Formats: sequence, structure tokens, C-alpha cells
Amino acid sequence: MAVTLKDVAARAGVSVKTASNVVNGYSFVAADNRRRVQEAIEQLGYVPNIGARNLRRGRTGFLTLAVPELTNPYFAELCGLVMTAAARHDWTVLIEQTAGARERELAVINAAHRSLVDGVILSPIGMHPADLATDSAPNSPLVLLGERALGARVNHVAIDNVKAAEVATEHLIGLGRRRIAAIGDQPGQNGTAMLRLAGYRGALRAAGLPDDPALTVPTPTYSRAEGAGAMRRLLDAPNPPDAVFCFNDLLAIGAISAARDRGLRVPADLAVVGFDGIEEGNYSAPRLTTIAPDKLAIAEAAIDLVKRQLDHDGQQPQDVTVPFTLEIHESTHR
Amino acid sequence: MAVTLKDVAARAGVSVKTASNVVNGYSFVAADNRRRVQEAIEQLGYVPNIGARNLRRGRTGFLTLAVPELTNPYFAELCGLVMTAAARHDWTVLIEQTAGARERELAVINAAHRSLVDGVILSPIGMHPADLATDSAPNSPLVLLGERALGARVNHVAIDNVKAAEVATEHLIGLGRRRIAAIGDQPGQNGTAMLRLAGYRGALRAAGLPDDPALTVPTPTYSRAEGAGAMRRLLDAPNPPDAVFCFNDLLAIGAISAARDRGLRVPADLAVVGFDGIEEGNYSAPRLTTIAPDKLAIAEAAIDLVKRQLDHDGQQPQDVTVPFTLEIHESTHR
DNA sequence: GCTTGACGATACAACGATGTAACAAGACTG
DNA sequence: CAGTCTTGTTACATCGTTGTATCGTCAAGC
Repeated sequence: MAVTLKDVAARAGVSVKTASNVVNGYSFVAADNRRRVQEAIEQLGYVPNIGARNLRRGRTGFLTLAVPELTNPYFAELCGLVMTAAARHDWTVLIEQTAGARERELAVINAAHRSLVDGVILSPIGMHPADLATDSAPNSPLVLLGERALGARVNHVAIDNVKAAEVATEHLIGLGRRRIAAIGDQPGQNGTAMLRLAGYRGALRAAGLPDDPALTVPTPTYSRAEGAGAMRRLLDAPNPPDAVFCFNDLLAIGAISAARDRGLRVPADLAVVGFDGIEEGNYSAPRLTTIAPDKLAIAEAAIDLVKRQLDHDGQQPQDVTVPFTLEIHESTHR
Repeated sequence: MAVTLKDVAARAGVSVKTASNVVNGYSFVAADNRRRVQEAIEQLGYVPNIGARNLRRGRTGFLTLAVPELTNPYFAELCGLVMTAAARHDWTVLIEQTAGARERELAVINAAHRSLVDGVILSPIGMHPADLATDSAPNSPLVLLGERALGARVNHVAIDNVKAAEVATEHLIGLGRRRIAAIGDQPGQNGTAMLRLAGYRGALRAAGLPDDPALTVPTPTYSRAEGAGAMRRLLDAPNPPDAVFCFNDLLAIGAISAARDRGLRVPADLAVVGFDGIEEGNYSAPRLTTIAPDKLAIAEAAIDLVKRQLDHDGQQPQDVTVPFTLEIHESTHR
């Protein structure tokens, strides 16, 4: 059905290999033959079969990028940036959704597609450190995004989550707030949430504020609906907070929505800080104060680590820390 | 480097084909050999090389899904649904971003990847009808999402855009609004925007309202920023509107944000209807009234059309129309 | 006892591309 | 003029997998 090199070669009256040489820009082909092959390619509409080429070359030209949910704008934005960075190295990105489920994250690392890709970039949520220990000698590069807490010997790209959470919390303290809640802890997981909680507590402690456990509300995942639910629980309890630090922007947007439904004014009655720096927060009412990681730097570092590990086999796993900024908007304006 | 069937066969003491037969669940393999092969697979951690398998089977196992921007939540949601529907047929989805650029849309249809995928699902924006005429006999199935205006003989999946725009506009008319603006026309393109504009105008005409050209604001693409810009232009003009129908939700959210900056109350001073039914609109302030296409139906119809065309070669291109609903929320509440 | 037939296993070719080695012809070297 | 180099081309093997054809073996059926 499809046009192959054999067809091109036949039409141009040369061997298959000579046709291949033209396609691949090999120098020593007679001008005459080169022209005829090119004409044949043109006329037949030949397109190389990438699968076959990759099989022969032992390189697939694919990377897997696995994120929890594409509907989380943070990951949607990140995917776009990773795809762009990957394209510069002629990689096509396969996006997978894990829903944060441990078994699906492991499937991405280990299973079927592993033979199909040159590397895997994974934003893990459900995985345990032990899960990586078994995979001691992965045959293709693996880069984890945002999970430094997994102590294993793997490539990491992340911001300093503890520091970022401190900065966010200090900002609320600096506004004079004293009952500062945190939404988004994930007890039992030991990933990003744990680090952000540590930063939050550290900032409270440093300011001499009590760490009231009633003000820490866990959520199973990070969505607007869960942010709203958590906020409602905080407002139903006695002695509600005057500020809340949400572990991501979707939670924050949900929290603001729930506060608004109860007639609270943000930021006058309740100041809100999010985390992720998604575009949506720049158009919400009120505009959202947030910790914005440098997503472009994350994407490029991830691609760079994959490439580096592919080029130098014995490469030691690396930790890359990228910068973040606190973007102050209406949701915490005095 | 990687473990192949050959290694498995050697370890199990059988031929490569027998090992292959075990992997593929062929019935007539001696229980003893089957067990030994399975053990070898286990011990060596064998994973089939999908590329090689597909090469042999003459099927790639990939679909291309090309959307303008992944950061548009409508497309992010749609991608997730298409991926799920595709997984049921063992397809892996390659997501491409076209930015709505004509040449990139054509590249998706024609170029390199064509040999790599079993089919293409494209959400076109920049393409002209003539672009498809040249590609009269595509060798792999092509499904267009949401562009019935491209008259060519291709598979389509879309809602009735004219009708939907009518419904949205009638809703605003029913609230007593008389100066109803439209944001998001794209003159020169003859796709979705044209259809929605037609529905908008039809509803105005049916209600005996004038169609003031000053109330139709085009935008080059669909983003929050452009929605805000368009709204500012409307508010700066003499005789501003009391309602606005935005051709997508991002435009609507931007428009609301701009109106708010000018001190307008939504919906009291300005009623706003969007289009897409994205999750973000359920948490915005005010919650957004919107036309919500049945995205799940779109995703499943698209996959179904690809499969059908692949199975029956001479299949005639089909038009599938999926339902939509008008979701009424705060942004148009009396 | 001889044909069927089901079962079990294998060698071989093929998918489409590219690396290797070999070869031929002409152009240099010494 | 033999020997090496450069250029140009090709046949062949190979990547990992699976379809086809083939060849056994053993049991059932007449």
C-alpha cells in the first residue's frame, strides 16, 4: 500500500541502498542518480517508514511524558513546553495520563512502551521509593519531575518545594494573618505535598505561630472540587482561618469559589495563595497570588537530562533545581 | 541490550516462533514448553518490541490527534477523552499542537508521520477547503473535528454550531438584553467561527433586533487575553453592549475579567455566554453560562470513524453530529 | 494397517530501513 | 607500472517480530 524505498529505487533505476543514501544525505552519490532518486521520491510521494528506520537504528525517536492529568492546566502547560524542547532533538513526545495511580506510574516505567521510547519523563504521585529500587538498572533514561523526596538514585528536576512553601506562608504572615490554613496535604504519600507541608510548618514556627492541626486539610488529589470541599470544612469548623495556603492553584480556585459562596470577601476576610502559576489564576476573580515554578526551565532540564544519559551511558543521576517566583496578585492584596 | 524473543527462546530451550506463540496466546503449545517460556519471560523481564511487531503486522498502533493548543482546557479535556477511547482499541495517541497554523495542520495530514500512524484526528482552524481536495485519496483515515464548513469529502464530527449559537443568543434575548455583542469571529477563515456567527445573526434577525457590525469583534485566536482585549474595545466604543456571546469559554473568561476591571457587574450590567463547557467556567466568578458540547461523544465518534474506515476500505466519509447543552449559570442569571 | 486429522514444533521469509563489506573503475602516488 | 586512494554502486545481513509452509508424532476411524 504505502510507498517504500524499493519502489523509489525501482523507478529511479538504482539499488535500494543508493536510494537510501540519497534520503540520508550520503555524499558520494552521482549527481545524475541523486536527481533521479529525488524525482522518484517526489513523484511517488515517498515518506520513510519511521518505525522500520528506528528498528534498524535502535533508537525510537519517542519520549514518554507521563503526567497525572492533562486537564490540570499546570501539566497541560508543561506538556506543551516539553514537546517544544523535545522537538529540538527530533523527539516526538508520547503523553500518558497516570491519574496519580501508583500502578499506572509503574506501568509507564516498566511495561510495554519501554521498548518503544528512548526515555521516560514522569511526574510521579503515587509511587513509593521502594518501587524504584527494584528497577535498579533501567535500560532507558528516566527523569522524575518534582519529587525529590523519593531518595532513589534517579534524575530529578524540581524547584525547592520547602523553600517555596516557606515563601508563600511568610507572605501571608507578612500580611498580618495569624490563622493560616494549608490545603492539599497527602498523608501517606511522601512526595511534594510532604515538602510543602514542611515549608509551611517551618514558616509558622519561625514566626512563632502555633501549628493547629485543624488547619491542615488533606485532599486525595488536586482539583477545584476538592479545594472547594476542603474550604467548606475549614469554614464549618469553629475558629476558621484568615488565610489559606493551597498546595496548587486548582485547590486555591476551588477554595476561593467556596469562600465566595459563603459570602466571604477575598482577600479582605480570607487571603489565598496558590501554587503552580497557571494562566487561569491571572484571570480569576480575584486574581490569584501563586508560587510560579519556572516551567520552561523544568521542561528543558528534563529533556537535557534524558539526552545526557543517552549520550553518556554511565552518567550519574542528577538533581536539577529550577527557580520559582512568588507572584503577588489580588487574592492576597492588603 | 534489550531482551528479545531470541533470548527467551534460548533460555526456554525452544524455537523463537514457539516463544512468540506463547506470547500471542496461540493454543497449541505443550504445557511444559509454555511454562518454561513464561518463566524465561519472567526472569529476563522480556517486553515485546512494539515497533517490530507493528512493522511486521503492517499497523503502527498510533493515532495522531492534532489540536491547536493543549493549554486550551477544552482541548486538554478532549485529548484525555480521545486517549481513553483509543486505548480500548490498543491505540496510542500522538498529540500534536498546530497553533491553528495552516501549514502545520497540513503537515500533520501529509508529512512524515503519515507512515507512522494508522489515522489522524485533526481539529482544524487555519486550513482551506482546497487543501483537502488535493489530498483526494488519503492512505490512512482522517477525521476532522468541528469543521463542517470544509465541504470536502472527509469524516466530520461536530455539534450543530449554527443551532448552538442560536440557542446561546436566544437565551440572552430571553433575558431582555437588546445590545448583544459577539466576540470571536474570524473573517477569512471559513470554519467554526463562521457558523457561530451565522447562528448569532440568525437569532438576532428572528427576534427583530438589528445586527450592529460594531458589536461583532473578531479575534485572531481564542485566548483569555484576546477576550479581555475585545471586551475593552467594546466598552470603549459609544453605546456598549448589555450582553456578549463569546465563541469560546476562554474568550468569555477574559471578557468577564476586563468588564470587572471597568467596574461592571456581571450579569447585572453585562450578561456573558461562553462556548465549550470547560471545567474552569464552573469555578469562575461568576460561574459561566456556556454551550457544552458532549465531548465524550465527540471523542468516541472520532475513534469509531477511524476504526470503521480502517476496517472497511471503501467506506464513504461520514458526518456525525453530537449533542450539546446550554448550561445556565451565574453569568446570565437575572 | 492405512488414512485422516489434530496437535506441536520448527525453519524460513518477510515487514522497511540501514550498516557492512565487497567490488569496480578511474585517479592519484612512488 | 604496481600499488593505494577516492568515488560510486551494489548484494547481503540485520533489527525483532510474526505469517506461511512444512514436518513430524500420535490417536482415532474404517
